[in-house]
Amino acid sequence: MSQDMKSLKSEDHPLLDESKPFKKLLIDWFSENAKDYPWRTTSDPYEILVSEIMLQQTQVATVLDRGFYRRWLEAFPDFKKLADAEEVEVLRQWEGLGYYSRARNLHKLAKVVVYDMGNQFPKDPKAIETLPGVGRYTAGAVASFAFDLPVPAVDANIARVIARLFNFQERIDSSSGQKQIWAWAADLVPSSGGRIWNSALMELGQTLCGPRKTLCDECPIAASCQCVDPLDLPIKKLKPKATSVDEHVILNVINGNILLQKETGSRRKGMWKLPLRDENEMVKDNLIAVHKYGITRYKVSMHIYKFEDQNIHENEKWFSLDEIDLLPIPSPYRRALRLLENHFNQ
DNA sequence: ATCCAGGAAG
DNA sequence: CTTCCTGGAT
Repeated sequence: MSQDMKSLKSEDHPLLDESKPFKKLLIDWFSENAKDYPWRTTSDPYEILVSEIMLQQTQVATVLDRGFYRRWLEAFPDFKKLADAEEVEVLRQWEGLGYYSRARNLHKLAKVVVYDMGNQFPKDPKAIETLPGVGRYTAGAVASFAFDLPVPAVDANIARVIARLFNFQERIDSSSGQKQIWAWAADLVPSSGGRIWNSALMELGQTLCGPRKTLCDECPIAASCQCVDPLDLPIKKLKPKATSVDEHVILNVINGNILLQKETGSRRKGMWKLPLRDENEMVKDNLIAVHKYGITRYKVSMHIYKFEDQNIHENEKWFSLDEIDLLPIPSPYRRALRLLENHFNQ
């Protein structure tokens, strides 16, 4: 039997043998230091699910300080209100958070819960995971936070904490690495109190056991931690370097109306942006600005040209300035529009 | 200016 | 294994 197979067995690991004092230390620390996030003071699966989807790939500060969570719950207080909302309004509420398929999937999910499940949100993590936009992590998070089930929910914080605790010297983003981390996470969850346990591990990763800063002196479970160089863990594949690309868009304003183009691809579908054009259609003298922004593995230089033309392409539409405020527009284009407002009246 | 962190789906 | 986005740290 290989070393890998052995470490998957919980009884073999010393950390798990003498797990009791270490678990209590972490839980006691958490009870003293827990932040009172709004999703921690509710057990409503809808409110918890919304927070988890928003927090996918997104910092707590963004979701809370910029009011996304509060505004969303005001606009869509429950599954039914969300299910019956217009997609354009759903995307508008999500604007600025990025990864807009999260919003479309959450919208879809609400329709499924309301109209296919009789407005009964499932409790079984496996059933939760079948919902659109919900993967293993989010399913575990909702099952443990809303229903207090003893299931693992490994987000990046918990993966980091576990990798360090067990001094895991393999990549955590390979399928075997994921398997090992999730197996340890499952071994660690106490049979009652899944909600507190997962919250505590997560909080530790957010506060004392960060990706680029560790406060091991203050860590309640430092004595049990197997890791030698915390900042070297977890090990992940390096990201490929960003490649530069140019895009050429037009500011086409006629009679105070501006032309915008709707995204039709499967991912940013439904978002509006400045119309794309071929570079060779553009006249250099009409270039009014170049904005740079990053998107996935690209560094984009957005070249904006003044371009008056009544002829429009497919999926393009004229909007008044007031209407623009109500449209879902990705952040780089929203920024560009704000900066270009003074060009609108010429 | 550049780098980095952060889940799900295709 | 790649694609989707953004804000904050460096």
